[in-house]
Amino acid sequence: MTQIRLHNTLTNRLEPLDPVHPGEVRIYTCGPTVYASAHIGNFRTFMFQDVLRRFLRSQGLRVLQVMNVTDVDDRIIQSAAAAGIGIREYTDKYIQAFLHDIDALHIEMPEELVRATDHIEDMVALIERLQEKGLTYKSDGSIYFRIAKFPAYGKLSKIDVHGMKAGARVDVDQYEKDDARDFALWKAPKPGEHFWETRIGPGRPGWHIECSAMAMKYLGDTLDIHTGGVDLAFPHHENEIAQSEAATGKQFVRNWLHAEHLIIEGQKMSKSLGNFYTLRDLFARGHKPSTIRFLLLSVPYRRQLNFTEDGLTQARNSVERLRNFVARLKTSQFPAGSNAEMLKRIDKAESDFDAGLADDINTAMALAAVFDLVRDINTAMDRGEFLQQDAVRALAATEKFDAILAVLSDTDDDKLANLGFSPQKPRMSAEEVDALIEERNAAKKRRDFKRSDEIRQKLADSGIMLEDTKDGSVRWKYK
RNA sequence: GGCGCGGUACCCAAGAGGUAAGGGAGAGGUCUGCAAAACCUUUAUACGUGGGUUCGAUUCCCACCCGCGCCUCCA
Repeated sequence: MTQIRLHNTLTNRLEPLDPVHPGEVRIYTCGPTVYASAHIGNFRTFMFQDVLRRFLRSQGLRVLQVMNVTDVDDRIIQSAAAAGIGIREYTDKYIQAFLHDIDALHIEMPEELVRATDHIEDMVALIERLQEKGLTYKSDGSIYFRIAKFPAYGKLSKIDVHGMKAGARVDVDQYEKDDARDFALWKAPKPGEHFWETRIGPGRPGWHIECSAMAMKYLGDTLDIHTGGVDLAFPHHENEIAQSEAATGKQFVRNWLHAEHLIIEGQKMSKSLGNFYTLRDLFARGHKPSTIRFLLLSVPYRRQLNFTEDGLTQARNSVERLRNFVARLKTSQFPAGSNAEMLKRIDKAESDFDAGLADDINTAMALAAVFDLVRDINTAMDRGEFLQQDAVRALAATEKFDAILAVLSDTDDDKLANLGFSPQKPRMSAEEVDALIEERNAAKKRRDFKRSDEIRQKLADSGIMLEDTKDGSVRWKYK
């Protein structure tokens, strides 16, 4: 098996993956806050962890991944109140929307998708542990973590904690804290606010505690990998470390992986610029799920991704090339036999693909291995040097690639239909298409090219592209 | 100011101490009745700038410039 190396934010180095439980990788992923539809930037991060888990599994490792859904925070409480409904009801619909979105992008479901509000008891228990150790204090009914008691604070983000202590930019009016760096574990309820009655008093959890509580509940005290966007490294992940390690005395996470952000047409994504796209916005503009998936995964996760209209076009064309290749493999007739050179060539592509991903999930490198193979096989096919057994082997390789890329088989229309988007062009049945192709073949035979071109145009108007092949058969596809 | 990421051809982007993967786009060509697909050729003599180390750097070191992120419950 290829040695997998991943960049650890904690050490700023590439480190070999070394699971606590051999053969199984336990991952915690910071999931969505469900107060609105997720935007394309969120999906950049989720796409990364999807490629990561798919790759690990392709390497024969078991994956146990937990993703949280933050279904309680200030924005949710406010929005739900404004809508006049409970937070549970309010967040339900956004969770559903999120599930549809990740399905559209072929992002696999984690083994556990957990809601914060289902784990209040776990959080309370964790806060109690911290209280017993004397690491907390109460102020106005809220409970804070005392950072001064955790000397390692700042080890993840390398943040200058002394600089922060001045606290000039910290909102000191809202809560009474002993130290500006301290953070809330439990927040006292404000009048009219949703709250839980618990052993540690009435209130609701702070932002960070849910991740520590749920991660350790499902994955144990020490997890192999924790993923999230770069913005979460501080303060969120830093605080998770403080809470968790202070409670257990053990290392919380071995390897922290942070995905870089996505920018839109060279600009930071922001509501004021109006470039805050949801998946539905993009689908409504005619972009396909596979196009978006390819674009998101084609740029290695630690590199800022510039999400542009031009990039979408390029991604669509790249996917098209790959799909044309697979279609040719599947539908062409090859001479019997196998070509030892070709088989070796395919082996090499597979190992290059794995080597790329094993190198900190370098998707650009992995894709290069795929495209290299595509060109070489196309060339061999053109020359008639590509044989039946080579095709069988090549098809197996494409399946292997697609177990991670998940863009090769065309499920775009189905996925769009699931979200209520109907195809732009009326669909012609396969029978109708075949009948027209037959008619066109007859016209071609009698060299009635006017008629044959008419038929081709008619099909094109229905979004169907024809490809005449050397052996006389006609391949078609939806454009 | 602190911490971090990045600046490679028209666009996206990999890479490593020995002189530049891959994709998209453009141009020319092969094949084809025409298309489409595919293939071939072609598009980086300063890989942000200036120094240094070295036989040799774009790849290592230093400084600087530019873009971006975080340092405010934003993936």
